[in-house]
Amino acid sequence: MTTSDSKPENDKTDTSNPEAGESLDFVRAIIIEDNKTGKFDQRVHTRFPPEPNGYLHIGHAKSICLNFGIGQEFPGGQCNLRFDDTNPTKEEQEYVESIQADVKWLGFDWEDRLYFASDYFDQMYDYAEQLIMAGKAYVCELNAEETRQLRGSLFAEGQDSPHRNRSVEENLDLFRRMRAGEFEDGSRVLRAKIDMKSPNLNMRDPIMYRILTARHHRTGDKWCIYPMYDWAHGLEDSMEGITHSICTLEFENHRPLYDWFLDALGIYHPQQIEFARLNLTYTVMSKRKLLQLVTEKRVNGWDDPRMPTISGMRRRGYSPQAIRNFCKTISVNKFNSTIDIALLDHCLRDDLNKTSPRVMAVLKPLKVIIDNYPDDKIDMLEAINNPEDESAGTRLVPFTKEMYIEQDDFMEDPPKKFFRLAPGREVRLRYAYFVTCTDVVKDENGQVVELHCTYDPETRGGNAPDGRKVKATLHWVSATESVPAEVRLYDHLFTKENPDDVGEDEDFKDSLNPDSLEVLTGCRVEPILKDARVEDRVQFERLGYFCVDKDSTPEHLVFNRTVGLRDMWAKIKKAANPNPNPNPNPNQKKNKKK
RNA sequence: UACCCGAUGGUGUAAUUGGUAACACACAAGUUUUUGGUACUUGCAUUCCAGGUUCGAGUCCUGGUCGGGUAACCA
Repeated sequence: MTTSDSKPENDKTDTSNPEAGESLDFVRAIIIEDNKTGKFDQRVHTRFPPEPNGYLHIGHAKSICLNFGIGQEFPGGQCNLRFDDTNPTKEEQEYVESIQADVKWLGFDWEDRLYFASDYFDQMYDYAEQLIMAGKAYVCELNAEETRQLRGSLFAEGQDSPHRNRSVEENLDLFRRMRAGEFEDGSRVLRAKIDMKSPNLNMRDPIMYRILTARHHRTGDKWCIYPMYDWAHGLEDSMEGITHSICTLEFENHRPLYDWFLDALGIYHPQQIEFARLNLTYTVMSKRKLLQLVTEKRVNGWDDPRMPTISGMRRRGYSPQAIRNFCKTISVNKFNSTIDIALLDHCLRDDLNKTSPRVMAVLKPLKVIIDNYPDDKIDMLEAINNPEDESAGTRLVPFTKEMYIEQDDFMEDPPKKFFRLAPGREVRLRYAYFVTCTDVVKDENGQVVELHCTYDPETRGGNAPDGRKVKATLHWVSATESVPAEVRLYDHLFTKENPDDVGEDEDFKDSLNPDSLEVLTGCRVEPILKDARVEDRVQFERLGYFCVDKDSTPEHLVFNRTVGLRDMWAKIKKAANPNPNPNPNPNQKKNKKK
């Protein structure tokens, strides 16, 4: 079994030298240009700055791979992990821990550079006083509503606050008293004095500090004023000596403000660069919406295998390598795009195919009795663990008189293109024998409940000495030697390609897929799986990639289907019979009361 | 009625200083096969539009069109 990746894997095998050719994304191109001109003295220092208010998702992985990737690719490059914890009302320690675990699991290392915005609160406060003394910030007593009014709109200029022209002394006094806790929440803010008529709303005297009587997860009750993002973020970057501050596109309009604060203070000035966030088909990617799915129990927690969270994907069976490869493939750009989830599946299969040991499991068992096989004989047959990796070796699989095969692998009245078992037909049981179906046993409802077969002892291992061929090879499991298991099958969480595309009275949750989870009990797996550990990944031959769920115990094995194998037969079936039973979703939508 | 950003196949990413539009996914067809897996082969776009500069434009210029972002005391 593959080792679970609970430890950080710092393989730098997939890193290339960005200065040595290949095609570059625009961010790396900028960095190389800056190194040429010596803008940052050849330093390359990035940071990944999550707010600890939720779990990381695949969109964050894109940012993590970008920032940490740059940190390890460039000579002397570094990347910090920094928690942007400036809003105590939303942030929690649980998230701080999960985020660190996820970044590590993805295979990245911040070494000793773990930082918190809250560690800089004192310095930020001093900078704020500096700005006040320079006449570039003032205390404003307008309430939130009034502030909004005077800010104007996209089409209308803003108007100056009546408190805009206080003296430096008065501002300093008021600001110090804000810090001292003399004022009520929301009664005053510190604002930068820029330009209420700027076409960029962010420049209309943005708020730097608000009064918030809230206990911070790290600073406790030390502060009752907290810095706003725009004020804080550039300072954090500056204090850490960041060279390239990479963020998402929606901060493009904030860059003039980022620059303004740093210039007004006259301190070290990193370069902000914006890139497009990731969108995936059949997926929602906002922390707010994911949180909603969790709190409303639409899924079973942040690490539900259907969630696009890193922890959900880990539990589902994704490998860090697959996610890194995916991020490399999608690259980074400045325009919005939606990636086909099939590309993620492909990157997943591509990695899992090379790394996952094969093993046989029967999800929907159909009993097969080999009539001419000795009653109590257990034949141990050699099976290849991974045809893609010779070093994975072989194992022995028990073969007995009573077997199980997959229900889907037998048809009493097969169509032309069905190659698998049927009455009178001979097929191969993988690594075992050729068997021929001689009899079909049905229950009172006409359901096939049992098959009788004969085997050819000459075909042990799976080859006929006379050279005869069979059209199909089936996976199987001994009825008596296999072990029971539960298997959870997953499908897209949403039925709509873009769940965010909703009409007036709709909600993104309307397109939640009612069949996104299917639990199969009574599955049977090879006995070797008794020793499997949580997060171990395997391929169930002919079915897909599976991993051991955290709910699994030696007495009750539980597997998650990470992703199915590509399935030609499913396509052929679909082509022959496009709509066997009408899609339940449209009907269900009609019946939906709203 | 503003400001900022963007536009290359169905999808996503490429294309040295302007010089044959490349790769991957998806889809389709085929070869190999003890996984209807993997691997391999083949097919699939004149680069949003209109002008212009040039021997030559996806790349440069002008004007449109379309898409995204921005009016939390969130980040």
